[in-house]
Amino acid sequence: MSKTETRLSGAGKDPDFAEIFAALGDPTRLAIFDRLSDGQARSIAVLSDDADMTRQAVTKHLHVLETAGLVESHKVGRESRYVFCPDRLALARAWLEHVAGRWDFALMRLKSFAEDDSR
Amino acid sequence: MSKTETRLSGAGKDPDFAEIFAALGDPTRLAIFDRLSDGQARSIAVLSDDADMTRQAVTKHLHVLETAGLVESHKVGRESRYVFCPDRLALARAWLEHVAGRWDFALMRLKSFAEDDSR
DNA sequence: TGATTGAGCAACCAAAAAGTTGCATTTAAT
DNA sequence: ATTAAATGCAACTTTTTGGTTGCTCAATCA
Repeated sequence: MSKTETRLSGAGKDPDFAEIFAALGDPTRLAIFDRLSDGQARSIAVLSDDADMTRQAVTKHLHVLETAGLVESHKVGRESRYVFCPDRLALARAWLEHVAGRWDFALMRLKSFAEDDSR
Repeated sequence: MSKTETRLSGAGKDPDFAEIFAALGDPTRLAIFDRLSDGQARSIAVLSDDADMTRQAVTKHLHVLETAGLVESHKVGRESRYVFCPDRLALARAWLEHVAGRWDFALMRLKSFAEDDSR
């Protein structure tokens, strides 16, 4: 396989789509993920500012996002910064595209069948 | 607004993306949804055949998918058939594209800044 | 008619998730 | 040296979730 590991087999576990969607399936996490999508790294304290819950709760959400591979963290000084991570997101997108594509194909076949029928 | 209600405001609640992703965030539901993406309507009994759980459990999963707007059900005879529903899926896709697009934009800006810097 | 099949409903159960509090630890600022 | 800020960790509580069993009801089929 090429050096740029398109398939995530190199990441250890096979792409667990359900885990990715589950990580996005919470309003708080979705908001955090959306906020991080501008590429800026942010500390837990900053990310906890506008959330109406404890810093520890936000920390847990960040852990969920991180184990799902949607964000990454690195410590700088005394604070740990979280950054957007696009790889798994691309996987999720690909899966949705695949499903939507299958639906479109089915619809197309149905349509051509109907035309066939009316001929 | 046009007759073909592109925005889901007509569906009552505003598009709850977290709910959509949460519905997809379970392997069983993901498998069911994937299976239904061929456009074929299937009864609960049929969908329960290859699942290693009770029919009632599958029913619950179908309810979750339905309240998220990912599938629709209609009764025919004594059985209720579930069909794929592409609208919310399109919403989810759009959201992911939006986030990915923002990331790409940020990356691009960062790159041009770096080029600027080395000049 | 009588048996069977597909499904709905309610109660119940165990495990996971979401969130909290309290305390310890490390890093930075004064 | 002290203090304050940012976080990590563990225990605990409350909801939610995923799943089960038992019973009932409606629609077929023999």
